[in-house]
Amino acid sequence: MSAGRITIRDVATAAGVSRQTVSNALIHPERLKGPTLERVQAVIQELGYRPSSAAQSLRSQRTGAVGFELLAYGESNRNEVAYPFTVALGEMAIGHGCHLVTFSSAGAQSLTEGYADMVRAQVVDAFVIADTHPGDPRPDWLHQAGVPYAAFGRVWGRPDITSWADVDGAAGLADVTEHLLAAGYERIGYLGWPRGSSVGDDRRSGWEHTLLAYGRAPGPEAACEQDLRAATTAAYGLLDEVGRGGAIACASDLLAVGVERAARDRGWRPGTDIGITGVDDSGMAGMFDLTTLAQPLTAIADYLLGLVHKRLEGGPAPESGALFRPTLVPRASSRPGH
Amino acid sequence: MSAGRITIRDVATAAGVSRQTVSNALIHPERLKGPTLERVQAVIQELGYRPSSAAQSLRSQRTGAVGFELLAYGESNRNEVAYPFTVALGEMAIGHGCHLVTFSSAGAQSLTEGYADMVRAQVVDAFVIADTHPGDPRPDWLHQAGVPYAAFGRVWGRPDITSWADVDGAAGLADVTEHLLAAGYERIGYLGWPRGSSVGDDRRSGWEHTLLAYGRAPGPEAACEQDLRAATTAAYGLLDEVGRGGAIACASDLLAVGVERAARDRGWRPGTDIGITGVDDSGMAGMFDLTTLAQPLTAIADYLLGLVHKRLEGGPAPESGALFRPTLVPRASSRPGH
DNA sequence: CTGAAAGCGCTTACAG
DNA sequence: CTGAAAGCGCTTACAG
Repeated sequence: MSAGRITIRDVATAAGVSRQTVSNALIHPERLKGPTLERVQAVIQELGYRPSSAAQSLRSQRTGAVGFELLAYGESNRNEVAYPFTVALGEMAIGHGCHLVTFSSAGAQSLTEGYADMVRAQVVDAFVIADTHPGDPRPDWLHQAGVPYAAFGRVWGRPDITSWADVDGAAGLADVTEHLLAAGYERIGYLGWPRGSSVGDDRRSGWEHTLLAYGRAPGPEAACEQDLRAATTAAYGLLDEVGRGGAIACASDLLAVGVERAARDRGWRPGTDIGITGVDDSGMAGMFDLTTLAQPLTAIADYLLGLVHKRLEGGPAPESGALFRPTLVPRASSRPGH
Repeated sequence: MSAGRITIRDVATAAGVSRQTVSNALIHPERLKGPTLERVQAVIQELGYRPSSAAQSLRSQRTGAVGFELLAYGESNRNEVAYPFTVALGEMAIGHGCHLVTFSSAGAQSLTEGYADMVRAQVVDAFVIADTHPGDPRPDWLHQAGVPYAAFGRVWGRPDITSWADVDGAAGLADVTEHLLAAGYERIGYLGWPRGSSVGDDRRSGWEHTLLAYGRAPGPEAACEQDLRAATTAAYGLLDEVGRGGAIACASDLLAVGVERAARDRGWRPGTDIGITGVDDSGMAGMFDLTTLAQPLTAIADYLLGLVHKRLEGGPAPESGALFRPTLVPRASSRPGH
């Protein structure tokens, strides 16, 4: 516990071997004979030795760190996914033997300046980026700079770039729709965003196709912005159309809260009189007891970190991007007769 | 842009000086004569040179990195503050010339294992910790291990430890109460948490003392858990007591949403018929157009980073912990006749 | 399977 | 005010 760092030299002396044998025990254990390995490992354990990451980085020209830009959102529903994803990245990093260096580009001249800085100062080997969007300059920049990276979110407009993972919104909404069908709700409507948003269109298609697959005409639907007032207003009309005993699948938890409000206003109880579902498993969904779809953030973080790790080892890019199915979180708002 | 890292050697050659002169230009610019300094700086700029942080760390035995543990919350209202705080830390880190290494202790044997690991591997010089609570083992451990740190949140039960910053909840609620008074609401009630939580008691005192200071008897109050249903139920009674034209200051945004619901249920319009305020400026407050108190996260992050930096330089501990006043964010829910 | 050499890119003393 | 030396703690070749 007292200071005076323990170095590889101390371990070597204590174990009666040379320094590189200790190094080998750590990095290439297969190069040592069983007994030697065990002895060295025992000493490492006993002394609580941990190689200095600075020395390792300098020598190996690898930092073992992955950079992740923290985006400053105005929209809070983003925070609700951003934080858990950051935590997931931190949790998975341990298993991949790397550290997470988070940074902000606020105040930077360009959107990629922060990235360039970390690369030049060699503080990270690679990046995970989130919230890719059409026109995002980061994938191109990283690609050209030859810096390994993986993205949470499709890399728009670049079908040649496959190092990404995303949530399968269509599959998620298919699960939601089947769940609502199985629960016995009659008409199943949809409240989404205006057409043209890829994420929104993707989610909506899951609802539509499932209904079609079950021989139902896709019920009533409405679209509004991601705003509580707008959602509440839109919900009034939809509620009339689906009627009591029906359900409304929403593109987001916020929209679902709007539907819940509108239902309450007319005295309909969520679950009992009207089924309501959201997407994201944000805090609001829990507070309002709303059925929702949880994003598989841990699996995605793990996959992404595995991807950059492979690229670092010189492995090939994956054949295609990866889609992860969200998990249905059933709550009272989709429980009939609750 | 092409590879082949630029080292201090390249800069030295190009500038016609020795390597340590380049180093001095970066670290001790006052040691160089004006013209030499300018020439070296010009070359650094031109070549885009950035010292390798690995080499710097190894030599100086300083990583220039600050560790920050990402706590995995179940409670989502925590996420809403945790993420912006993490972002604030990232933003402020630039100005302090350090990097933020975020990590998770999930799956660790003990609550301090993650910290011990990062210290032994020398990946960080210091830590910022958040969410300190009575019985928290981290301050003690860090203290004993001699690792500099600063806490967001008081260090409970250790008046001798002063490296912390916290939000001044009492001052915040005093501002809220004055705001409500100035807006002309008659009776000003309070919806808080059961007594005994230091944060809750602190906030409540701001409301009580302000009312007293204005010669008003502290109005009706109620307490409930941090739960929407409980808040809504508690709000019904409070609403009766304060009456139309009154206001209810709440200990959190969630409780405020409960009040808003209860008010809506009886047809009272927030702002017009009843004043409502929350605390935290979470996403919900924005969605429900609720007046709230924004935490001064950027100022706190900056202060905390400054603190660890000073400790690293061997400076003294501050005289006492620092309290930061939150900022009132006025919205429709406290605007009479809105 | 194990060990002596060289060096990653800096900075911290110390001479000049 | 500037420069030649030494070394931070490792790992990567390469001998033995």
